[in-house]
Amino acid sequence: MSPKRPTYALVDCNSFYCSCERLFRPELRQVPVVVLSNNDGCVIARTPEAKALGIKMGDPFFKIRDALKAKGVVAFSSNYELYGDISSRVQRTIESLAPRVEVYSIDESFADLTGIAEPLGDFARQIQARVRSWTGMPVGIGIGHTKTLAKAAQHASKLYKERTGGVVDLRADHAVEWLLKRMPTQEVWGVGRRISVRLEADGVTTAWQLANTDPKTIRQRYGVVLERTVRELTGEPCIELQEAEPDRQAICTSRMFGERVTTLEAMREAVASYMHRATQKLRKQQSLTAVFRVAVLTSPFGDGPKYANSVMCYPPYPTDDVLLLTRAAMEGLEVIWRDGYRYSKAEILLMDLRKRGEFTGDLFTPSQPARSDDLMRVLDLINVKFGKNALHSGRMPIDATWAMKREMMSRSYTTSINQLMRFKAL
DNA sequence: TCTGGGGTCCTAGGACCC
DNA sequence: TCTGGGGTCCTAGGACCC
Repeated sequence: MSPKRPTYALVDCNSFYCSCERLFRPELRQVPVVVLSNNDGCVIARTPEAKALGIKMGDPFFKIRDALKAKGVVAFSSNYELYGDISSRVQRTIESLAPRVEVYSIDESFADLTGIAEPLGDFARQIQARVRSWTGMPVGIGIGHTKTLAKAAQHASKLYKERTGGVVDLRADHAVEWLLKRMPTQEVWGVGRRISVRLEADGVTTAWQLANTDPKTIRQRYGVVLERTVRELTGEPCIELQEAEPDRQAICTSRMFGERVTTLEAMREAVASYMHRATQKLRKQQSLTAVFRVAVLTSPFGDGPKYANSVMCYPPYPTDDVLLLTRAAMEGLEVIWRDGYRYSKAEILLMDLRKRGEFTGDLFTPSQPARSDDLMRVLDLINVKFGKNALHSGRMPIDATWAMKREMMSRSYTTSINQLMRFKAL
C-alpha cells in the first residue's frame, strides 16, 4: 500500500439537532429527545433513546404528540440559529487539527487525512475528544480510502458504538469486506430507495454484492452516478474533496405557513418576506439574479380544493435589490393568484445567478444602478448589527398571522445577548 | 386543525443551427 | 425508391443528499 493513497475521514455529529438542544439542557442527557420540522410538522431528528421507542423520521407530530408525552419524550421546535452556530464551532475545531476539510452539511465534514502520521485511529480519537471538549458535541468518525467508504465506516461507528467508541478505520481490505457484507445497499451513500428496489430485482441486496458488480454494466443500467459509487466501494476514488464551498446555482426560500392563507394581502406579505430572506442569501454570495419564480400552493393533504401555480419573473437587469425584486414578485403574484383556496405554502426560487462583474451590460441592457448597491449595503449592515429582519421592505409585516409555528423553541443561547443561559446561585 | 426545507447532479427530449 | 448528421442550448423530470 502506497503511503500516498488518498485517505478520508468523515466526522459526523451524533443526532446533531438533539445534541445541540442537550448542550444547554444537561438534565436531558438521558431523556429521549426529538426535534421537529418547521411549523412543528414532523420529526426530523431523534436521540437513540427516542429511536428505541419506535419514533420514526418524518412521523407527523400531531399524530404522535400524546404518545410522546406518555413516554416522556421531550420535543423541540427547530432552532436553526442555534444549530448553525454550534455547527460552525464544530467545524472550526475540526479545522484546528486537520489541514483540509470539506463542510459537507450542517452536521458532517470530510477531512483529508492523506499523509497524516499513523496511527490514524488515534488521530481520529483526538479530533473526537477535542470537539467534545471544546464544543460539547459527540461525534462519530469513519476512515476510508474513498469518501463513500469513509461514509460506510462512519455508519459502522454508529452501529457498533459500544465496540468502537465511535471511530472506525475501514482501510484494510478484510475490514471492508466484513462490513459491506453486512450492509444493505440502501445504507450506501448515493443509493436511495428507488435504486435499491431496482438493485434488489437484479439480485443485489448487500453493499458487498454492489461493490462486486461490473461498473460498466451498472453505468448502462443505472447511469454514471451509481457507477461512481460502485468504484468508490472498491476503493477507487471518484469523488474529490471540495474544500471551497461553491456558490449556489439557485436560491430557494419556501415554507409552509403556520396557518392557511386565504387573502391576497396576506399572500403578498408572505411573498415579500420570502423575497427578503432569499435576497439576503443572494447578496451573501455576491450574486445577482436574472430570473426568478414565484409559486403558491395549497396543501397536498386533506380534501379541500387543490391549486398550485407558479410564474417566471424577469427583472429589467440582473439584480440583488430586494425592493425591485419584491415589486416584480408582486406583479407575478397577481398573475397566479386565485381566490377561494386555502394556501399552505409559497415559494421564491432565484435562478440564473451570476457573479457580480461576470455580467456585462450594454447599451440596451442596463445594469443595476449604484444607488441600489449603496442601499443594499446599508440594509445588510443594519441587519447584521440589529438582527436579520430589523430593516425590511414595507410589504413585509412585523408580526404575521401566517408565520411559522414554533411552540417548543429553545433559546438562541449562543447568538443573542437577550437569550443567554441563566444560572441562579442558591 | 396539524404531514420539512433546501439543495445537487444527470438524463432525455425538443428546438434550433449549419 | 430514396427523406442527414452532428452540435448546442434549454427545460422538465428523476434520483439523490442531509
